[in-house]
Amino acid sequence: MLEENFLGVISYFLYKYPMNYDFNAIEEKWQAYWAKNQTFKAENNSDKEKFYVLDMFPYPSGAGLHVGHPLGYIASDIYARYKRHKGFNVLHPQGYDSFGLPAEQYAIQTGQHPAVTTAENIKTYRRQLDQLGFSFDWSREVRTSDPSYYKWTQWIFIQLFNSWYNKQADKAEDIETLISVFEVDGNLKVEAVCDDAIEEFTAADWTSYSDPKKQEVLLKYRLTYLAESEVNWCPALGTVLANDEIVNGVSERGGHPVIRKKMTQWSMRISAYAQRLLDGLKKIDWPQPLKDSQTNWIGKSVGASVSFHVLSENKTGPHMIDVFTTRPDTIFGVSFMTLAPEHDLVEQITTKKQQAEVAAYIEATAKRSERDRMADVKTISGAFTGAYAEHPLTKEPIPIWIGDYVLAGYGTGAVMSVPCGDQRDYDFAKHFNIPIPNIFEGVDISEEAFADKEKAVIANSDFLDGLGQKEASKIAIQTLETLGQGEGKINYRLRDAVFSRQRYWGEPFPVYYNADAMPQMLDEKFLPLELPEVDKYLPTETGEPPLGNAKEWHWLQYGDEGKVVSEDEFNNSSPKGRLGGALELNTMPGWAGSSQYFNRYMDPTNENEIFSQDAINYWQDVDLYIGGSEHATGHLLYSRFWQKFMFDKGLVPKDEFAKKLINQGMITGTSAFIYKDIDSNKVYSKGLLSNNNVIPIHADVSLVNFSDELDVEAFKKWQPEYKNAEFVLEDGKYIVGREVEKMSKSKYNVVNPDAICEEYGADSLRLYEMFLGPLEQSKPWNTAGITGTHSFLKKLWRLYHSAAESSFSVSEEAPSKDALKTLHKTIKKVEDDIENFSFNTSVSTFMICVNELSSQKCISRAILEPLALLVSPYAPHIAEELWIKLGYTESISTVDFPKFEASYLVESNKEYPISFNGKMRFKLEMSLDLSKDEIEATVMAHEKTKEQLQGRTPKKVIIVPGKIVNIVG
RNA sequence: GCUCGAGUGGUGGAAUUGGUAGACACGUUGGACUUAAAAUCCAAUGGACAUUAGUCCGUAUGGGUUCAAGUCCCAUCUCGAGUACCA
Repeated sequence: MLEENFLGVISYFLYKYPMNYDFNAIEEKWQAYWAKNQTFKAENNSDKEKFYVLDMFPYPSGAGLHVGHPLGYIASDIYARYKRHKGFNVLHPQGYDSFGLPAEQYAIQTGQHPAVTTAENIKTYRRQLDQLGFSFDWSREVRTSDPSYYKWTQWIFIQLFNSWYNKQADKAEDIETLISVFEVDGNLKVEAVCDDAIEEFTAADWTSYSDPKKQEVLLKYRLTYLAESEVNWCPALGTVLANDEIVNGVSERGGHPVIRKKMTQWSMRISAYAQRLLDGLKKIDWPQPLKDSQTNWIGKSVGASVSFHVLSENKTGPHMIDVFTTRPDTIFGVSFMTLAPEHDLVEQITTKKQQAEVAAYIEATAKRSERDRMADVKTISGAFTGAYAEHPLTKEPIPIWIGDYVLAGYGTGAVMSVPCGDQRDYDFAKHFNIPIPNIFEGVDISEEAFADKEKAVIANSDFLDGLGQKEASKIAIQTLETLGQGEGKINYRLRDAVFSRQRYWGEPFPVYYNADAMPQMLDEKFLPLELPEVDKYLPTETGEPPLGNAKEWHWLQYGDEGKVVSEDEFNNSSPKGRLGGALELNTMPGWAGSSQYFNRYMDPTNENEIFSQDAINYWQDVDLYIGGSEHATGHLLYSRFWQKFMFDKGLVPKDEFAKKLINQGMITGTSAFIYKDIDSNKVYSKGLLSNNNVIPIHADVSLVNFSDELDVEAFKKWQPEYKNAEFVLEDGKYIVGREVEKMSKSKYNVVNPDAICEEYGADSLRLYEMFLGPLEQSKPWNTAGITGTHSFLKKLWRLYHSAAESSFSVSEEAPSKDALKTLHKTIKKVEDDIENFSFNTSVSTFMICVNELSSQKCISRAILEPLALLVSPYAPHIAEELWIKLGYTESISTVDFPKFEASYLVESNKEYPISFNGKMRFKLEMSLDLSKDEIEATVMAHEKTKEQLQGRTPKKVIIVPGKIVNIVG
């Protein structure tokens, strides 16, 4: 009985909806097919030309993907699929940036090992990515938290440690070459990017040095080095905080006080590459705003360094203050000097009388975080040291102040203050009643400083009088050089990058400390050094990083045998021939694992090398990289740095890793609001707000239909506190307010791709995300619109199916002229659009094409076959299904893209718009063969023209053949 | 403050070198089919006046160049992103 009824329903549906577009079944079928056949596996050997399309790999967060995340992946997938149709061997990999803070914080709260949560999250991500039909080569997947991967992150760290930057060769070189120079010449002739404070030594000195001393010296040259650097330290949390983790001087989480503290940290000498990082920007096709922000970040400024003698008892004393200035031309305007409160000399030069005041000031500024100092620009503060410096040219004494407007971390941490030419110096001078000499011709400085370089004419400056800024700077530098008190200098804002984090869930450093407390690299054959197990993921009671909790975290090695042991075991082992010691307790920062992953994809399972030379020489570099702009000065700068280092070492053939980069825009959410009356229990519909005092309250977007109507009952169920509220309706409906906001759980505007795939299919979602607008632009999500691309796919499906015969049906007959025209118009447009990354317009082109072919009743194979190919990069599942129905047995994915034939588009007539004074009034069809004169004659003879002119004689007739006619007069 | 980007119907957006503004969709309204709903199909849809033709206004605002400006130039306003005592 039941069965009979069921069959009845089925046959009714088959009758009513022949060969329905069953997207769920089709998509499932093809996703399984691609996985089983490894359709998108890329080979490292191929006669085809290579093309590398890369997405920024995701951090697998617990929340999974929302509809905003796949935008870039869809675009890159379309491009990758298109390139396969164009005959390229395409590398399109995906992986996970799986070290990171959220998993660690979750571990601190729950005790759950981060590796466990990470694995779970990756599973969710993989399922969500698969259901969208991406053509990733999953055989190349990488995970940064996987020891087989971070083995190579550690390996690169060791390479950096074993390198120094030779300025003469302008590249990184092996540290051994430096040692051999030291053995012959000492460091007198060495031009290296290294620590500023380096003592000079001869070859004889070098050979006399003890081993720890040698290592200490070398550490100042290495590309990754241990150094004291100032950090934001939170004693309560026992960790270093980044600037953006501090709000109003206290930690963002917990509200604990934060102090600035010097700590020994690993740093990366990225400053060595500052100029090359700037130069490289010229040869890569990256978005201009992104290049601008990298340029800005590197912050090159050209000027001079000037040395001032500190006076002691009116004579030049032993101390020198070096400053950097971009305005050496204003040297005669110096009326005081300002040091950062942290400057090394402050303590030594401060006079007895001023000691108390200076100490109090230093203490006060130390309490403020750097962020606070920067935020509070208006308050002027400082203290006089009591000391004076000698002006290098006038030999006049100039007072030395300290002030927190001078940053310890930029330049030399000291400035020569020229109050007439710099507003900050001016404000400081005014505040402390320091004289403001004017050294500019014809400029009033009674109210503010004069900082215009272009217009400056120097005066009151001895031999610089009457000169402009450029000329005066040149001469000032020359003069200072002859005195040995200055030289031309280029300064960069870019600072070396701190590479240590007091975290658990990151790459361990392959480093142990020997008995001399000098850092030693593990031999490469012992890599990877795996993360130890710990009981808890918090810092230790003594304030050490979480790895301090590990029971076994000492390195013990005899000859070729090495292992990680407990401290006790290490101490009880025989010292004879023993290497090892305590292992490094810090871990690497988030960007370590992402700085070379694009190269590792080329040869991801290689256990002997980071990648084979065959692989890198074939794939070379990334042809197209798509990802968010938030990585502009982080990942994208560090990756370029490591790539240049790898290039110097001869490991990669290109010194820029990505030729072209596109930043996809963010998809924002469209939040929904109900309006609750402040005084009563009433909730008003959007149209009824005018006279009521209401507050907007977020409603979950899933409770609102396409017409902004709220399902009131569902809402009451969702928020029971509104069970008894009175919803005041308009026209029987409750209409919500809408506002565009960032997609976020707390705003109840998150849309999940799973539900959309279920209801409309992945192909509909892919098309819709592209259809929303230009890839690089940020745009609001509105689920309502997806019915548009979904019904397009249904129309497309129907083109290949006959309603009458209930089946797939295409005709072998020759296509009509119109159909050919429609097809080739579409081929041209879609091809141009993909090449220009204008994916939104190709979706509308598909719609126009299908609308036209439908009204032409076109069922010709010669049209429908190429059409399936055109659609394939965008909606791959339906394209595969249609392809099989067209009689093929293999995947559509590498079939040649249809070829555009211009001859089908040639027209004989054109419908000319006829304008009068620039305004289009009517249209007139004319042959394209007509000459200008013939066109004019035809138009002027037309009765509508006469009607428009009403007897006037036109002054001028503009005719652009094939385009437009404009009659003036 | 500085740097960069953007302002077009009710909504997302289109307009490739200055040449028919609003393609393609969503939404809305009306209609067909249906017991009903869904789905599908048809028509209308920038504003105002007129509704037969048509006229005027209209791409943030105000100017300018041009036969012709969303597009080029100048000024202003608004929004977004990045960045900031950088000497």
